[in-house]
Amino acid sequence: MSRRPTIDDVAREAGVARATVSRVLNSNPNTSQRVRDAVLRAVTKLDYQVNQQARQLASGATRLFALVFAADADVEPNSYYNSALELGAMRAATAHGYGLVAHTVDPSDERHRARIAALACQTRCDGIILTPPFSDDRVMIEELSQSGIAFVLVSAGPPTRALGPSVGIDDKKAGRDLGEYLFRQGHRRLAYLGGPREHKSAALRLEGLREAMHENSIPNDAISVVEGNFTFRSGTELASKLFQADERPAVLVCANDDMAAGALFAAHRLGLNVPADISITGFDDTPVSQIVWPPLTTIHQPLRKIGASAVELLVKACVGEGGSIGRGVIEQVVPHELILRQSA
Amino acid sequence: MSRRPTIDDVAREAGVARATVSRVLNSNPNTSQRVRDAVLRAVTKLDYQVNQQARQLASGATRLFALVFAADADVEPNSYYNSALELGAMRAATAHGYGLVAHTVDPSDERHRARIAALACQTRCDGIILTPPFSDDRVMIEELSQSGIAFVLVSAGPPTRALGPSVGIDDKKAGRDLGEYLFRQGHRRLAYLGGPREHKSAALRLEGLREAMHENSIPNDAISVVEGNFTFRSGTELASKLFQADERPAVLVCANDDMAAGALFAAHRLGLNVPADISITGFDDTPVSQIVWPPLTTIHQPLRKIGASAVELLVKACVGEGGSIGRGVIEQVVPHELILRQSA
DNA sequence: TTCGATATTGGAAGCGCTTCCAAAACTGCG
DNA sequence: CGCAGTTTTGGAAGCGCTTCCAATATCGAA
Repeated sequence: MSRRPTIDDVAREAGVARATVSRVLNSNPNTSQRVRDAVLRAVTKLDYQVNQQARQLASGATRLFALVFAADADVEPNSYYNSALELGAMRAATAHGYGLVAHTVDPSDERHRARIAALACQTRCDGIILTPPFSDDRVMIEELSQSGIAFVLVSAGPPTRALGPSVGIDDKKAGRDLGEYLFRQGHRRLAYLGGPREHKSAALRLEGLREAMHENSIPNDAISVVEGNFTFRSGTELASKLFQADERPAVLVCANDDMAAGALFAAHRLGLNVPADISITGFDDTPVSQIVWPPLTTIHQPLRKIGASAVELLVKACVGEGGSIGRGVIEQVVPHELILRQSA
Repeated sequence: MSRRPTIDDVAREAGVARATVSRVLNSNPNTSQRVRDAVLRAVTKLDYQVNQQARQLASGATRLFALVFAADADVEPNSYYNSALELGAMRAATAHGYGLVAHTVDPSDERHRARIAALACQTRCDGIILTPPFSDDRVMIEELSQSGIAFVLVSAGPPTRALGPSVGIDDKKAGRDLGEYLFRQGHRRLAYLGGPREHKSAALRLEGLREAMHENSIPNDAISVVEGNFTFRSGTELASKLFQADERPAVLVCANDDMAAGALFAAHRLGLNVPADISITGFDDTPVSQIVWPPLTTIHQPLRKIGASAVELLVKACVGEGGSIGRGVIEQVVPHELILRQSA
């Protein structure tokens, strides 16, 4: 219960000035090897840990990043998608000596833009990671950009990708990969259960799917498109309708695993056999895709890695603030993978 | 991009001293209504927000809580169980003006106790929320207790509940409720897929189950017990074995939903019909239980509420530090609920 | 009206750190 | 050996807040 050692204790122990200790701890190049060793020895001996609060106060930097998720009201707990992203980001942040705070914002709330802008100031973070659909909100991103705060976009569409550093898979290519596989199986009629309109990456997947159709000389009207909201529930409801329509598609391609799980549920309820009567595919390869029966054929997104990359881009942006890197538009594309399981 | 207003700006605007503004902001009783109004007006006018870093540095309190989860290596992303707990805790923390940082610690790591102890110091939080299996670790909790840091236990067993404030359901009663329902259905032979040995609450559920057996005059050996680790995978593997044993049980009671989902998966793979050939029950009522087919009969735990309560107990412990409340052993029991679905 | 007790207020000293600036210690070269 | 140029170091001023202590205002009772 004794008081924690402060920088002054270390300075005394090492026989140098407080400023010198600070320099060593912040790896300032202007320090001699001799002093560096002495300080480090003192740090070890006293088991000294810098007080982040004090450091932040003095330096003005918070060493904190905010991760912004969409949460439509509080109906759903964090989906696995968010959890995985957060986990990856959290680890990377810790590794770089940053903290990460997750915030959920309701995109249907009128003031969601103000909310996010406030994050930048109120919580005083050094950077923001924006996930869909916020990463597709051109207006908001331009505002953020103006305000000078560092940010990174996750899974953003092309329009906003041009506005700042971003990480994500090649959604169009993923859609095409999936389509090609399905058409090779001989499927011809399909339905796409997509995301809300503002969600660009889901739309890109559809574009890819269409490209694959085109390449396989499948007519444009062989696909019907429905707009979901990424929840299990919307999957169940919309799929039910599709399955009971006059002409049932051979495959239902869903824009995420949760909706695919919902569709699967609907199929079971209607007594349809998957994949004999209908094939269903998911997207993301979250644990959900292996929990359901039959397990989902899906596209793997390296979500943990995406989260980690986002943090790393942010770190780079913060460090390179004075330099030339800060403003550059880095577009990092991580690889996806088609995962074949039993549902298609 | 202009500098944020500081407490001195507010003081100047309100025509009072800095200390007075501080008092008003911290609702110190020794302030006159007149001054209070003036300060509040100035705050609104300037859109002032206290700088938490500075406040923390000056007051010594971090206004931060740590939430400790178990994560066996990094095989699994956060389960829904953790997410729900975190969400509830996060909201409550925000509401009380606290921040919440989640930490994952690997319980199989030799040094996990040291890790958690370090959290208290390094991240300088005002309190720690311990989830299973850490909330059942008597030694560690006693150490924490010694060190004087505030903590709250989530879903702890009786031995450690006596050591400090805790929140959770009545696990034994939940087990009994479940058992009574199953026996009323006429089931007689069952298996229990529990948690690792150190996980007390899973053991309590089994105790409850046994009580129900006793009350229904079912012999003690009508139940076989297997030790899982709460993952989908362990559910699949252990259930496979059970299902292929000579005498298949009529019901498989699982200590959480993920394992039940795994068991369901195993049943499907073996061509068993659920619940005709075998009934399966879960525990927790996480979204998983509705995603699988058939949806799981399970016990609902109000996880968000538990998370929120944990934070509230911690707030109380921090505030009442000087008073008499701090050291009291509060044992908060929240209600559970038997959820009937198709799997049993 | 006056005085002591009490409720408010202001002043100032830090909390533990970073960073600017100037002082000190080197360096090499004429 | 001396000097300008370059590192390396120490001193000190804050960062924005809380909180102790002393000063002032307010009040009721003598």
